[in-house]
This record gives sequence, structure tokens and C-alpha cells, in this order.
Amino acid sequence: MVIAGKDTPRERYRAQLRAEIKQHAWEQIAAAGAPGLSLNAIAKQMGMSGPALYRYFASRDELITELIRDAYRSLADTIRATADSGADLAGLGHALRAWALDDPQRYFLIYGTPVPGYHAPDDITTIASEIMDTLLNAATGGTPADTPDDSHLQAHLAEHREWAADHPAPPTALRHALLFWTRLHGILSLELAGQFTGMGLDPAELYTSELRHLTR
Amino acid sequence: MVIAGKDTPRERYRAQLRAEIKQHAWEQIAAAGAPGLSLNAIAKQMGMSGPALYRYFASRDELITELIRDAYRSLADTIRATADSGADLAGLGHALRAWALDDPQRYFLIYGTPVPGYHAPDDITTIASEIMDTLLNAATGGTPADTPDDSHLQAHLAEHREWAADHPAPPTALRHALLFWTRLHGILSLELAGQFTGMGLDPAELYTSELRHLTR
DNA sequence: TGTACATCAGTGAACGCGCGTTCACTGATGTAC
DNA sequence: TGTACATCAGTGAACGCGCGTTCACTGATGTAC
Repeated sequence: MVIAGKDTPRERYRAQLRAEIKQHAWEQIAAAGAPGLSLNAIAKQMGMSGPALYRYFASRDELITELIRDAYRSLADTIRATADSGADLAGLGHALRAWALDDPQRYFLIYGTPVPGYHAPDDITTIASEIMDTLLNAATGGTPADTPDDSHLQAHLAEHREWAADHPAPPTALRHALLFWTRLHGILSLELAGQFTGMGLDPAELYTSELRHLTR
Repeated sequence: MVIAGKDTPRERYRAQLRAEIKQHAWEQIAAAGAPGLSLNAIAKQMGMSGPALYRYFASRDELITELIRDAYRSLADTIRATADSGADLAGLGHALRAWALDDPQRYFLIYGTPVPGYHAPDDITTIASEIMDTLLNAATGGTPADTPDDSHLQAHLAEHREWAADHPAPPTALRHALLFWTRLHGILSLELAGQFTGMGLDPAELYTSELRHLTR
């Protein structure tokens, strides 16, 4: 069921202005992080008065939630499109890294430090599991990972697979998808946070090495 | 060279009050995240007026920097003490996890979303490399990791080892220490951020599995 | 041991600021007859 | 095609709030003779 979205000029204008607001919001987040996001500052940047934005977003919280949703949507679409174009897990790994580097603060909005007390709406959780779904597909189809047999973990996953409830992936694939996620996130998040700065090594080497290891 | 620290009653009182302020700061960070930290709120919580705190910290920024320093110090000491007590990399991994779970926001203060523009003072970088040093010791001494030979990455590390300049670890150990760091951080940070919530699996199983894999 | 002075902790008032959000209102744009 | 009315975008003033930080001051604590 799609919400009407009558295509009147006014509706189109509304949609465009909402998009414009979000774009300025992203710029502000890139410059000062998510906590520094301010409706008034966005309005000023757009040459409008502060209260005007309340025609488009009910509150600051609603705007942020929407940004989080868009970030998840963008990542899910990117990963999905890459998979649909025939890429294997290695391809997904490279797509993930490119997506993250494209806008680090967007990555952190999803996977960064959580704000105590904030809880994402259900539809966002749905998008998150869509991402896992794509990973599971790739992990199931591809060659099995170079992994020592880890029967203990696989037994655990075989019995704790709510997150993959409607996916036929075998335990080895569950495990493979999880390692793909956690290992790449480990390197990516440290890189984006600048933790490798000054160490002299190239994070990309580390990343592709792990990716090779995961998809050999 | 140690800064005097004359042990007068006044000095002891000062030190104790600084500690008390920091403790309230940590509670506030645990409750609302680091961006929500407020000097006035801490003062109120302690039954003092806001300006009083300026006797103990020159500014909010100085307080936060000090908290970051303490977090690094605490982690470095924990890891070092664990290593000194004879633990191998597996032991360090468990110590790391326990330390992180003990206060997630403290972990995120070190490894979480960076604030664009903030740059840590040099002495903090020094503590960070002290941690890497302990890892390198353990990685050098222990059994070599179960790793496929990755000559490409090892060649890169052999020539980009500023971060381990004054450590005699061979490339295999450099690689081992890095993987230890990035893989465990990947799982830990996702766990602390609540990304496994609702998935039904136990992050501890994933963590110990990776740790086993790294220290077999 | 007592007095005179310096040091320092903490207060209260104040400044300037930006925040999110509400409200009554104006003016333009679209809709119905 | 033109008029009457409803809808909606945006404004400016205002509210209440909390923030970091400064400043002049009071009162207690320590130090020197």
C-alpha cells in the first residue's frame, strides 16, 4: 500500500524542499557530526526563518530519524544492486567500502556510537535485515570461506538464527556472512575514525587482505 | 620528570574533587553520551554552582580530553597488566572484552564516532601506541596465527611499519596484531552499539570463536 | 601560641548565545462554481 | 473566464531553556613571623 503522493505541483515542491533540507543536514553532519545538527542552522543556510522548517519536519528528531532511514536505504540499495549485477561477496565488500568512504558520517550514523536511549523505528530494522539478507544470499551461493571448522559456533548459529529465520542458508553460510560483516566493519570503522592515521600503513591493504581471506 | 604534586591537604582535596567531577562526568556520559556532557549539569549534581568547576578544569574541552586520556590509560593498563600476568593473546582478548563491556561509552570515547575537527593531544597518541606495543609483544611471543600466507599484505607491512618502528616484531606478528585488533573491534563495537540485539545470537560466541581462530 | 597576611574554594550575578518549538499573522497559490 | 473561498508556505515575535564562561566578591584555610 503506497501513500497517495498525489503529483500536484505543490506536492512536488514539498518533496523537493524536504530533499533540500536533508541535503543541508548532511552537509552539517559532515562538518560537525550528528549531535551538532540544528534546524535553525539549516534554515539560516537556506535563507529561511527557523520555524519554516516545521512545515516539512515535525521535529529535529523526525529529521534525524529520516536521515538514518535514508542512510540504511542507500546502503541496502547499493549492496542489493551490486549483488544483482552478478557480484560475489568480494564485490559486495568493495561496494561496502566505497559506500562508506563516500560519506563517513553517514556510515557512522548507522554503525557508530549509539545515543543511549534512542531506539530506531521498526521499518528501519526491516531495512537492516534486508542488508543481511543480501549478504546471506551471497554467502550461500559463493564458494565456502577459508575457515577452520568451528563446530561450536556453527552449532550455536544453527540454533540461534532468528535473524535469518526466512532464509535457507546453512550454518556455514550464516557464519560466513557474520564474519564478513564484523571483520570488514572492524577495519572500516577504525579507518573512518582515523585510527590508522599516523601508523604509516594503508588501510586498503588490510581491507582487501581480509576480503581475500573471506572469499578465497 | 614528575610534576611536583606537593602532598599538602589542599592538594589532596583538589585531586579528590577533580576525581569526583570526573566520576560524575562518566555517569553523565553513560546516561546520555559524550556530546551531552555539561559542566553546569555536573555542578548541579554535586550541589555546587557552575563556575566552581572552573577551579578544577579550565574548560569543558579540557575535561573531555582528560576523560579520553583516562580511558586510554585505563585500557593500556588493563592490557599491560594482563600481559604481565603471563596471559597470551587469548587472555588479552578476553580482558579487552571485559573492559569494554564494563563501560561501553568509555570504549566509544576511544574507538567510537569521531568528532570532525577534534584532534587528540600527543600524549594520548603515545598511550595508544603503548597498547599496540603490548599487542605486538604478545603476537611475537605466541604461536603464529592460523593464517593463510598473505605475502602481499606482509610485504606491505614490512615496508610500512612506522607504528611499530621500535619493535622487533616480524611481519607475521605485525599482521597478527592488526587482525587481532580489527577483528575483535569489529565484533565488540557492533555488540556495544546493540547491532546484534534482536538477532537472537550471542555475540560472546562470535567473539570467542574469532579469538580461538586468532590464537589457535 | 597568637597575630597578620596571603592563598584559595566557592558563590551569585551577569553576558551572550543558540537551541527547539508555538503562535498569530500575511501573502501567494490552488480549487470550485 | 472570472470571482469567492480554502489551502498552504513562510515570517517575525516570543517563550523557556541550558549552555560555556567572566567577574567581583565572601569566607574559610593555610603560612610566616
